[in-house]
Amino acid sequence: MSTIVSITGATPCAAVDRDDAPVERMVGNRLLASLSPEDFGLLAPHLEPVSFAVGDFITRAGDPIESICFLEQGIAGVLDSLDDDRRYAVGLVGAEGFIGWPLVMGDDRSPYDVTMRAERGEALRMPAKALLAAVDQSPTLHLTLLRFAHVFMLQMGRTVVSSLAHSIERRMARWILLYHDRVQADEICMTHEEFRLMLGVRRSSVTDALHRLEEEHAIRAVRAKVLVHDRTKLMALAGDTYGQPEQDYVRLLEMDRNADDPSNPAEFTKVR
Amino acid sequence: MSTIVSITGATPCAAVDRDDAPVERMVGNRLLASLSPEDFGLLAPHLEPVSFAVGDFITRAGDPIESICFLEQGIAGVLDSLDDDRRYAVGLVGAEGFIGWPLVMGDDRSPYDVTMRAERGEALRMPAKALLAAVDQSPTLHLTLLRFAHVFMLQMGRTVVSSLAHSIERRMARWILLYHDRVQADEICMTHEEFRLMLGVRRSSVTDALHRLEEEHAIRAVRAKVLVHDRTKLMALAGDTYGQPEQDYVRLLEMDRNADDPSNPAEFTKVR
DNA sequence: ACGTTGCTGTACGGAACCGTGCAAAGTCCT
DNA sequence: AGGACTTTGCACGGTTCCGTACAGCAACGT
Repeated sequence: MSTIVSITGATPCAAVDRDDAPVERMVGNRLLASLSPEDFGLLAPHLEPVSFAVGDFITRAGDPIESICFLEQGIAGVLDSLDDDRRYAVGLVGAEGFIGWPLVMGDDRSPYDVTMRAERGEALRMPAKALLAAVDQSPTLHLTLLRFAHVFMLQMGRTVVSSLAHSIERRMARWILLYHDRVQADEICMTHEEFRLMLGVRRSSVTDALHRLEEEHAIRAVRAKVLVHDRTKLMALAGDTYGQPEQDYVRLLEMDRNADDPSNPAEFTKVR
Repeated sequence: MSTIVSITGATPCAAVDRDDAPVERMVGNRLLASLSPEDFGLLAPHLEPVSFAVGDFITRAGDPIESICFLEQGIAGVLDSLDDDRRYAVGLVGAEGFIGWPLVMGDDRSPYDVTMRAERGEALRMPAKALLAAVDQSPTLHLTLLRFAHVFMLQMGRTVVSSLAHSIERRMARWILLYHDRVQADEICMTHEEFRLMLGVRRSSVTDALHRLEEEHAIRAVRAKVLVHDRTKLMALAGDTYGQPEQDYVRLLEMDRNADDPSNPAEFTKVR
């Protein structure tokens, strides 16, 4: 089907060789990988590899969006901040999406802080203007990007419900799953203090909740890390606020891709 | 500027006379009213007035979206439901938007239950297919609809933060303001039981919170109703989770409209 | 007038979670 | 090895909010 885009979730390569004729390209970002050769061709000339360290800001709330980022490796936290210094996570984005979706929805400013939350953050960045020109040219490209924005919106909706209805332990299980979906390893690098932000609770509540998840043998908590041990158990503990958006992602963005490629077991299809 | 669309928030008229030449039209929906004559012309032939009673479902979670609704009068609650019977509000939509935005974001199913929450619900409905054809033809129309979806997303983001960081009293003040923005009167028809759903708390917590708001003379609570008394005080009580999305709505959707029309004081410009 | 139904006020003990403070343990630097 | 720093474990009382239950009150039909 797509000969110039090969999906290699395991060993993505951030570098895009621009001067070449369209040969085999390695793209870790699943949104880019799902594009047709034509749509990918519209973006490719403008994509430029960048790296981020933990805590680096990818965008800042209120700033004009000057570029967008397709993550190749790593995971970004999307944070809304109150007038005081407190910030709360409204979602997570990894290689399944991109940063800067307000642009394709008619806004030119970023409503949220977006920060890198993994050790090695690799991304393909392109200027906002080039993106706008590209989506102007290709409705199918626009649609693909919109579909990601929509799924992210669904994730936010479940975050609302989760925070209204569920205990800290349950919500924690959900965030661990969201995180786990977006990293290659079973190792989640995050301190209790960082979890605190996502859940909007105090630090020691995180400690307690992690202990309870550990008692259930769902995870193993070590210093500054959580090791995912039993995904199935985590999903049972997370309950009904995990799963739906992930299924929708697969439904919307991978419906017309050849599903018989055994080299990419499509992370999100783990669900259910 | 736009002669065939007059903005008459006070006395909107649901009926659209299709057989006419483009004469003066009365449209209560602010999204429709903000469209250029050309874009409005693309939709007008398909718009059909419909009425809803309190509790009527406009869409149901999981169902395919067969039509979209531009509310003219009334207010709709957007509810996400858990596997059990409990449902929680993730947002409110009134005459400032439309129901069925997943359609313009590449989805064909409704993720949420949307139900009428006001006595008289009037809307202009059009078939999904006609809408898709129209946005295909007009990128500016598509953009306007996307901008509403984006602002709704911002509202959801603040709902997350609000439910993580704020007390019931504060969150209640926020919902009352959101509701008040979208109805013409200072009278909000809602029982404590209905508030309960939006906040995800038990019914008697609603009673208590309303009493506290009443003590502050921000509102007056009577049977099955809340009378908004002091909007400024409500905004102070709601804190920093109210205001930003409303400002963004004005910024994004009314930036290029003539702001000097004194007949329509643009509800959302009350903010700040 | 009367019962029925739906909405609101209030009370009770209990659970979840908070803010705080502090000690133990791990990590890193020199 | 020793000191500085970060991360984690834990305990305290206090607050918010929960589930539940019940009684008063308004609206409505007959």
